Amino acid sequence: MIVTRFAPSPTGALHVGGARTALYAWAFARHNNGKFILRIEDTDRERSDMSHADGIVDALQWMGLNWDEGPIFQSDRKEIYREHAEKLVELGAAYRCFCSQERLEEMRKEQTGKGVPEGYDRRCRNLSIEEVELELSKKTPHVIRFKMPLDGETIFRDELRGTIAYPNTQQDDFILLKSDGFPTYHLANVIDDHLMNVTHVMRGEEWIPSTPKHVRLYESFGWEPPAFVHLPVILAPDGKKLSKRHGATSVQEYRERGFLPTALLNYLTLLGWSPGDDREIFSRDELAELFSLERVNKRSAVFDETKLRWLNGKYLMELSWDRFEPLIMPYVEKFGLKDEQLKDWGVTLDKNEWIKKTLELGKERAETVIDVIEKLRFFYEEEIEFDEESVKKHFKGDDLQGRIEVGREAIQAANPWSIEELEKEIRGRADVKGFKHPKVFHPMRVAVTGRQHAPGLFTTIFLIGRNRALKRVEKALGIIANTIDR
RNA sequence: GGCGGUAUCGUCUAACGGUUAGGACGUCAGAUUCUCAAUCUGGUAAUAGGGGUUCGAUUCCCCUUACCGCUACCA
Repeated sequence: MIVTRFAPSPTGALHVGGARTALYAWAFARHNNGKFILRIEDTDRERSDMSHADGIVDALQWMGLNWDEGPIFQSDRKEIYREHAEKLVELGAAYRCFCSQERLEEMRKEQTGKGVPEGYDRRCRNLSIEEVELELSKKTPHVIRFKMPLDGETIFRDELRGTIAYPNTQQDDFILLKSDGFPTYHLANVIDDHLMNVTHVMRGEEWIPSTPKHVRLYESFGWEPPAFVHLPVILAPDGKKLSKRHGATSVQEYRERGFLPTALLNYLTLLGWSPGDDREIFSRDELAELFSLERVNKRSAVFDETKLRWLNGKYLMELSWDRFEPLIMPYVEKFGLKDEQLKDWGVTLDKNEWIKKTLELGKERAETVIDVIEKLRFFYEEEIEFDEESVKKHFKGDDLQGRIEVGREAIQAANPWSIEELEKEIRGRADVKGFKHPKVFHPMRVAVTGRQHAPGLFTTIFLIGRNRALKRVEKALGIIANTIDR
């Protein structure tokens, strides 16, 4: 059975790069009817934070990446790692190192000064039994280091890149067990992947250089190493590693900014994998069905928010009201609308119905959930502000006041208050006065919404409500009169 | 510096030795339309450079260049 895992360390929010790694590991497991494990690698006591672990779990759930086992916390398994490290010492594959942090620092300083390659100088590698006993009896803090072969090379196969070889001289005697008794990534990762029967280690390509360490560890334990799949990283538009200064980097942030999990997941899917044909839109299940390692790219991809926005807009448009409502209502509630208020505005619809109608107009036009509200503020606010550019563009030309008055009269006359009546009245009155329709529509739109871009004029006026629409038109006429006086 | 990885339009990618190098986002025109959005049509734009191998290289090999990663008692 295929077994994959996602093994984040809880030192921050779930990064989109991590999310993609998780997505591919998930998809690979699902495609093969395998198992997907979530393991939290919290062996760094300094930097690990439970709230981050919660956030990561949350973000994965939000994206719908369900796991079959976990979350497993490595901090709960401390004893397992210690035992294994001790076993390697007994086997002669590892040794205790009593070098202090200070000595290591000094050593490193000397190495950089001389320009020689950095790395542990293996001083404790050949300590006699007596020397070890002595330090142990003095309770000198110590770590357990792995004995890397002093020559030769370590070769492994990466499923994406083929054979990769590293000279062993390149690897130093890395630490397995820290002096606080916690394992390093290398130790814990190898032990867990073996104990959990992980068949495919899928992780970021930054792990390529330490894979020889892991291969040697498997060998020392007498274990069969898993298949390694090193996924390329995700870059910012400037080609650098995606970081805070490039804007949003975490799944949580995209969620807060109004992106849909379906869209983010779809976008991340495309960032490094393709189905082979021209399809670009995938649901989670379709991805699980189609995903294969052969079609994963080796090249690091740039995260392009423009395309994500496009995808999000597409998903948003197709989102049913039932699913959209809970996402958008928190924003709507901030306006604290009251039934009487709507009545005062001249809105003839029931509040819930009215909200739904307005939001659906926005949903078709927006790219993110937050955009929806931004595009519709004039429906929810008592007063509007007139956008300068829009005013400049449309509050001009011959008989501007006359054209707007046509609109005002139509609003007053429409009976019953309906979209159809409004259209009939406005068009009819414009014809009588000999105004070309757009010459009336455009300034009217600015007058009632404050903007040059909005949903269809008649629908918009209808939803704004007769009273509020009239008030806005009066205000616009006032502004125009004022401008002309000057 | 050492070691390793990667290299097709601005971006994401397709083409598993033979294509007018395809698609998508973006962008630019145009159609439609009361604006926006949506939709449709058309245009724009790429094989990093140099050597091989081959009848033939985007594709295979080598070198150069560029970019990225690793070089912690971090993962």
